[in-house]
Amino acid sequence: MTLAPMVRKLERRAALSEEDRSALLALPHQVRRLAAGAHMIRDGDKPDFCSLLLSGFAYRHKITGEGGRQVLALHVAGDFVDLQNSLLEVSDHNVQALTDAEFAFIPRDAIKELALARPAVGVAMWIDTLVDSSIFREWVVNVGRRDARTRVCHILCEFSLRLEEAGLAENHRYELPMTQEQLADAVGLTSVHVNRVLRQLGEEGLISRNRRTIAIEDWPRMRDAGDFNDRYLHYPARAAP
Amino acid sequence: MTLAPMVRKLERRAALSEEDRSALLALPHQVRRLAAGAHMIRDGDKPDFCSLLLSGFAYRHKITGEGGRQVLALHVAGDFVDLQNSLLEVSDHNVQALTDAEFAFIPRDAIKELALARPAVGVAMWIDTLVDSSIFREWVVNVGRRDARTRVCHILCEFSLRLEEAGLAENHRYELPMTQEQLADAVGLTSVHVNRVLRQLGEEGLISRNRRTIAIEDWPRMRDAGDFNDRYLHYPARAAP
DNA sequence: CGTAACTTTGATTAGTATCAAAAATGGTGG
DNA sequence: CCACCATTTTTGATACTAATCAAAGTTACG
Repeated sequence: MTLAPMVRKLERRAALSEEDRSALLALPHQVRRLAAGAHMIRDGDKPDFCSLLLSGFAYRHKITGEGGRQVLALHVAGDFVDLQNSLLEVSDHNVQALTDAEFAFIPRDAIKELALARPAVGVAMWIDTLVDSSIFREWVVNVGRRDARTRVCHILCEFSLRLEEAGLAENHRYELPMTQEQLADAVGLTSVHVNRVLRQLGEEGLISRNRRTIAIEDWPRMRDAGDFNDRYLHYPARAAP
Repeated sequence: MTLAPMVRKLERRAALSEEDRSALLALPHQVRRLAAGAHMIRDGDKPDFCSLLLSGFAYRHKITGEGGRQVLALHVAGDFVDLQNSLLEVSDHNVQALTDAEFAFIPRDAIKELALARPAVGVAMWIDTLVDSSIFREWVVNVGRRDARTRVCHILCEFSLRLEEAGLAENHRYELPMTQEQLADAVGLTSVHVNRVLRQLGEEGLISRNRRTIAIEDWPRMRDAGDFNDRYLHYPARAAP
């Protein structure tokens, strides 16, 4: 269990020298396992570390004054889960383990110093933040301006591509370790309504489900139904065949 | 009309040396005026510059396949409006002038080179991106999990603080150069419903309106009504009195 | 096995959208 | 400076999507 997948991920979008790579790999860190449901950071905390997901799933969320929960992001192995904690004093949301998971805890000063000492690394992490931002923007659109069915399709499409990217999906089939209630909190609906939408998508042959695995049976129709365009994920252009 | 306000803004949250400051001020750029409503960048463009708002207002938005519009951010003088264009190839949303406005267009390579040459400047811009991200997260919560009235109160509270920060508001009174339709597109409602909410907030004595100026008449009640906590804006701690 | 968590279904309600039109406002050119 | 036109704001009536409430199945797990 090393930091290597994270380095590989940064490199997909940014140029790093051999020294940059080693410096990243040499980042001091402590590995800790968290059980599903464990909190890593709470809104308002002042963490002195930032964390990287090594295995399993994690999610970020906020709780409103009324007690409603809004899921903000889903993270998979290799993702920096709260890079912002390295540069912003106090956390503005919660991070929780979705499944049993392993995290690398990196001292915030180490990140900051590395960014200053090796600007290319700083830029790479900045790019990571920019892509994160782009995804948040798309989520604003998703919950703000799409109807229930479109929202659910959209998020399932996003998960399909992101999990495939992480080697956790193939042919638009993946295991999604979220309850329907958590999914509902990610798309701003109730779990009851999400359940109905999922059933209907199944009846229409767009998806099939078994336990927690989702298979998108008809990608083109699903993409259309979800008003999905992967531009916002900012994947580097694939080599032409 | 210079880049100075931007430098001042970056410095509020990040440490810059005298050389960093001068390097930022020396950034090559071209000033251009855009009339209200003019597009600066369109979703899918591959801009070779990134831009900084020098005067006036601008906003970012996306259009869904159904034709709905979701406003993603409001920007005021001193804001980098699309810093992500300096590091991400293709734009994932639109940027439009809300009022007549002046922008500084900075070549994307100049930004990238500066970040690499002066890591402290890179980190400062990265922090700017992180705060941006935090605001997007709050907007996800706002449109995803708050009812109409709370949403509108929340965004009016946010604007109050941000405009005050920019010297454009005082005592929670400010001019907001948005139509109710644009406001509706920022909170994921229809303009009709926003209008009704605004009227009711007026009747309850929470706000008063005159033309496009908004005055929050009762900040504590408004803050509660909007479930508003300014933590997500990540303002540096104010000096204790 | 037994129990808690999760999923599914049904019935009803609430909140917001939609449709339509009138009133107010802001610019513009004569 | 006024008359006119386009835009924006406001109000009313109705429709519909998704929420809520309730309860029965189902699955996972200790």
